[in-house]
Amino acid sequence: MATPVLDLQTLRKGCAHCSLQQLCLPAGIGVEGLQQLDSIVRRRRPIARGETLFRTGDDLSAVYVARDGAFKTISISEDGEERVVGFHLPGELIGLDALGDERHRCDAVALTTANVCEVPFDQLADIASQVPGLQHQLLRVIGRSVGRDQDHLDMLARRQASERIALFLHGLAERFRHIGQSDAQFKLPMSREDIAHFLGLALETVSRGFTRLQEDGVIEVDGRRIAILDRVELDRLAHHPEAADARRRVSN
Amino acid sequence: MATPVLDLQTLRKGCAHCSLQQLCLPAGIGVEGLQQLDSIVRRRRPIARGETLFRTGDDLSAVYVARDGAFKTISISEDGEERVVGFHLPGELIGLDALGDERHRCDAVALTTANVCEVPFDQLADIASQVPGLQHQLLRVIGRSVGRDQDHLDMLARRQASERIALFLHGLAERFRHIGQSDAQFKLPMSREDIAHFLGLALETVSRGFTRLQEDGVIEVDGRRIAILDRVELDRLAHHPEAADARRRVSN
DNA sequence: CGGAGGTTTGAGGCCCGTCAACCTTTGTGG
DNA sequence: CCACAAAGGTTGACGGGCCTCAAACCTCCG
Repeated sequence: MATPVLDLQTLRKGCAHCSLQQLCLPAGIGVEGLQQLDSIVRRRRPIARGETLFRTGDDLSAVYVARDGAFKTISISEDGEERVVGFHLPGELIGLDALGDERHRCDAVALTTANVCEVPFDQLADIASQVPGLQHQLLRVIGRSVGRDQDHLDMLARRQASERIALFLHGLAERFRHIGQSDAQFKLPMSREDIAHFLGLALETVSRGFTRLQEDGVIEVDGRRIAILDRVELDRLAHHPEAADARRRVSN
Repeated sequence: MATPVLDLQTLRKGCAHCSLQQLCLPAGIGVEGLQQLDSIVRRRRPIARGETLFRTGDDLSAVYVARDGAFKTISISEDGEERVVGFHLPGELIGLDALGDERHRCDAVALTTANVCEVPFDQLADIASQVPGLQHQLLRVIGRSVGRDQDHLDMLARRQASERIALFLHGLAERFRHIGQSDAQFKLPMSREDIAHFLGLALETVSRGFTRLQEDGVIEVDGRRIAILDRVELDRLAHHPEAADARRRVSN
């Protein structure tokens, strides 16, 4: 009940005024399609850090897009271990995990306070079959999500922790750039533990990996603030592990 | 040019006579929708082992479904390492990796000789927006593919090789059962090396893992022939790693 | 028979997971 | 203002699991 005025402003603003319009579902659809889409989108009040959009087992009722903030989707294995299935930045669809059997297979948790648009799925599918461009764009957005999953697979299939970490930072920077934020310095929305559960590593290994990258002059680390100092070297570490960092030779 | 007669028979048979009908795109659509779908599906002559359906960088022109046989999708990293993005059994859509930017991001390679249906994507999208059930089923099939990717992520995030291997066999057996084949004994369509590249392990580790499972009486291994002897124990190894196999206690 | 591809097994070394201690920051309450 | 606790992060020591390298075996096929 803190800021009703802000809420009203948010409610008034539709997709047409949203800065993410070209990355999100409205991209490439006409004016009348936009109005139809707009009419079903529910703009929620701010979500607090730690709150969930849905939980494992919930019916697929809607998909979600953050306008700001960040989310993680997690699954808890039977032995109680948390695995991070994905991180979700603004403009990236959340909830597609339930497309297969109409039940969510993970929890979606806010990493920061965040504003999200909620799109009732049945109505979205209805409109998609009427508006020519929307079905196409829906498939594209789903496809980008599939692409991020494959990037994730690619990270996890690497055997060296340093490669996974370099690839993680590289991919995250690219996603920040994609939504118009700096890819040279940013604040990580997630903890070291979240990153570890995302990369299949121990959190200490993640911390050591960051420290090592800083020692090598590739990045600068200050808690969750990251600055990328040497993008070329970061790329090489991510993609060409055999080419050891020349800077390191002196100390070997 | 080996078996033109068989080809003609295959061409004559449409989705309506296909044993995979209920798992594939036609599930839940009406007769007239089925005819529309049928009219765009191209049934290819058999694909030989090692042949590709598409390669990285190719435009998205069609999606594919195997009627029999098996495929792998792979990506070659810049340092020349092959990673297996996914294995594809009959009824599972191949080619969704290109949904994001209309370019394939991996190669699809036949693991065995196989028969596939080729579905031109633009036409599929067209018909999907006309036939009410087809769009829904397309999203379901895409969703199941996303679900398999998440199962894959779940395997790769496990730190113990034995867990990944148990989970791999468990999941594969489930998929065989789903398409009406035995889940108690089956022939692996892929090599140890393929499995290693799928699980992010060295191939020797995969081989040792199989041997160990056999020593423990969980499975029987004969090259690529696998028989699951103790399903309960396999599940426990896959999901409850802390509960060490009681059979092993005697030798420890 | 010989060669290639696939699989298994052995030996050794290193990376990373585990356990632990310590530090900083944040928030709570006396 | 300080005491205290909790959460997040860093660093160190140590041991084990897995990767690497290597060799042997098998089946298949020309």
